[in-house]
Amino acid sequence: MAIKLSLDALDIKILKILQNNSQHTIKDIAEQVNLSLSPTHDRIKRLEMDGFIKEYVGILNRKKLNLGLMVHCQVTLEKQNRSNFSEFEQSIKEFPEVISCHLVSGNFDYYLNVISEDVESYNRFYQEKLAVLPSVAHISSLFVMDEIKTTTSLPL
Amino acid sequence: MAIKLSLDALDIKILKILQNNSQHTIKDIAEQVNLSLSPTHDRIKRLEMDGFIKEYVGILNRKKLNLGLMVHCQVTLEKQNRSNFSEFEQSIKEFPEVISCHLVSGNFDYYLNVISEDVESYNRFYQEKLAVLPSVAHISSLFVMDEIKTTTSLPL
DNA sequence: AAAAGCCAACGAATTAAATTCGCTGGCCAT
DNA sequence: ATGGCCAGCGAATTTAATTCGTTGGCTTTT
Repeated sequence: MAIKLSLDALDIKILKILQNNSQHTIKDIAEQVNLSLSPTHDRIKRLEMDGFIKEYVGILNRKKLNLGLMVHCQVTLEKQNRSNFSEFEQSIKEFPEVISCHLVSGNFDYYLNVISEDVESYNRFYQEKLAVLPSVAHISSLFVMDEIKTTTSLPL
Repeated sequence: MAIKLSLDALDIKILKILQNNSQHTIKDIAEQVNLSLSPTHDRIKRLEMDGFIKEYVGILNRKKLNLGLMVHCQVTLEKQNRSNFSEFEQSIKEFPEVISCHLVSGNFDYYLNVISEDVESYNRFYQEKLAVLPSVAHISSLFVMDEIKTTTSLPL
């Protein structure tokens, strides 16, 4: 199965379907894209193999799971040397509380999204795990008061 | 099937598995939690019905799909009245480019995550869709230079 | 322009997984 | 102690995924 360089309209349609609900049967999808089962199946497998689809996951309801607090952290590192950065990034990757971390342009270095049960639990994470990282110079925490929109669907 | 109020250790184990990879077969999961097929199946269905699992989705590779740019937007609204807020939120929900939007504490009101092909495409979104919303007073854009970590898995 | 080769789609057959259902044993409450 | 309830179980059934050999159209080559 060779890597296909460009996706056609049907591939995009399939990706749109799967990124919104990966539980559709191939039969369902086949009907929606007007193909029969086997080419639809082949296309999906190819999209997976070629890495257009990274993974399939279940999205959990954090509020029902007692994870009611989301905090944004703006982190500034000591600027002296670059090795600080990879050391920091390595630690972040290992913290399950951090669900996203981006290196950004602007007045600070990293933007994190942190999930916690409540303020105390967040404070524990902050004091014991984040603030103690050797390269961290400054952290601002912004508390999420309302989650207006959250999606994993890309604009295709 | 009645709603179960508290989850036991096996339920949590199942959720952990499914939030990382929803393509495991029930047989797989049953083995990992040391149950047979049917109670495992029942538990999964119950977790879905009770809303602990919100949905199953495919996660796409945005870079391979020519969506190489992510931007964080800090948005401040005119503070005069509250109706601005729901008007703004309604518009945001309809923009596919915005993959997340949070009302936050701090110096501004909303924090957005926006996905675009490139800087020009982002600028078009900014000029034509975001900046023109009537209630918007100020927007700062921070460009994501590196995506260190992105996960949909909650810390269970 | 004709022939050859290639690719995507197809349908039927097979394999694998999900789902259903009636049964059993342990536990809690009366 | 006993009755009822709940969770787990295994077998049977249904549904879906996967495989594979075939076909037809398109492009490339001579």
